[in-house]
Amino acid sequence: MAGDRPPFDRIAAAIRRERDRAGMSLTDLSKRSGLAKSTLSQLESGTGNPSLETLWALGVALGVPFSRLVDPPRPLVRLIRAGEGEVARSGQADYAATLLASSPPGARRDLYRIEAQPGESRRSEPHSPGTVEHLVIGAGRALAGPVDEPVELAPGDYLSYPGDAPHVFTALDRDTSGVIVMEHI
Amino acid sequence: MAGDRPPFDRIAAAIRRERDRAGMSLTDLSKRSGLAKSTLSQLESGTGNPSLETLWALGVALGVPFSRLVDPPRPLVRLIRAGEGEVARSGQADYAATLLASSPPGARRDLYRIEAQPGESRRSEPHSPGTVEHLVIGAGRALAGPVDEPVELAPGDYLSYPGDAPHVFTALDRDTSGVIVMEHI
DNA sequence: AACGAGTGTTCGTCAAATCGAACGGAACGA
DNA sequence: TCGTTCCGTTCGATTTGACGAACACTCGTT
Repeated sequence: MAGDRPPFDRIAAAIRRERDRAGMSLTDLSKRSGLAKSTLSQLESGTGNPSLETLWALGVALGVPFSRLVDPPRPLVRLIRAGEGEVARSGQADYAATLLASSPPGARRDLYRIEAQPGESRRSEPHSPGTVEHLVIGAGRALAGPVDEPVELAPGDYLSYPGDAPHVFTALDRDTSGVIVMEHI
Repeated sequence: MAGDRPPFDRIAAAIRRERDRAGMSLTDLSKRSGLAKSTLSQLESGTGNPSLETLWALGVALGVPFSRLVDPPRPLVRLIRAGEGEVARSGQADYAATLLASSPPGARRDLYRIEAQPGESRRSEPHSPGTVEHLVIGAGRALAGPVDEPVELAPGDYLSYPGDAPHVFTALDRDTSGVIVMEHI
């Protein structure tokens, strides 16, 4: 699952990093956030177990969304050519999904490229609760969405739907392709 | 910016929601998380200001990534047809970006469809720190990425790069299209 | 050197978050 | 009806996070 001990060190580093970036001193940040200088010092040293109120005040003062302080950092430029990447073929239908970007542990969002041919539907059972899928059609046409109310999509169309309920993807044209963003929340 | 007071109520609701979903009683959750039943009761009633350690233990016990407890919930099925949606045209180049999915307040990830014609480059100044862009080409070819090391992309290619540094998008073919996921972290 | 203004750290005090046990109710069987 | 067992809440005791003043330190300036 997710790491099972609070990421004190990571938070410590994040605070210092963001504070440096903003060019603030502990005194500045103290005034701006309303927190005691001593508290900040302790947090940056990895000592301490901040309350939600404290963490939130920090996020506001540093001008970063709260989760930026607790979530892990990430890599940089990455390129996957059209043929490359891990491909998951469907037994059910002529359907290939390539994982392009998967969230690091403490996941968030996976990005898939899909290539499909007309024929059987590709039916997906629910993913973990809270998942939302975003689909953009690049070429061809497809019938996609929740099993009980799928939508016909043409190139350029965008559809989002709950990923934690059964849903389908059916290509209507040859070489139908698109992008799916799977949002794990 | 982001709301400037900690979302106690939202957390309270989230805890109860997740606990219900898992079919656990306060007693169960107490044992599993190592937190006192009383503490949980207070948190679910919106009273209290949990420490990071407490929140983290909750996330682990409930089996949800930490941020799921503090971040706002989200909508359901949404469809934007090829012609629809807010379009931001670039003055610099023949370039149109359509916002498909924007994160609710406390943002995370925006999804754009892009349509571009060859000509001037579309150069983007850095977005907020921590932003990462993911680009998938649907049709045509493009030269994109960080200004100092752009990459030539063909249909199906995927590229991710820091959005908080200057970057470019230049269409090489007519009617080049693709999808950009902008990840705000 | 002696000063002032800045840095980040250390320490005693107080408020408050957490704990654990006791509590009142609801559901079910003997 | 009583006993059992679960539920979630309340309350006093204890731990501990946040505060703020005092601290040691580094720079420039006089």
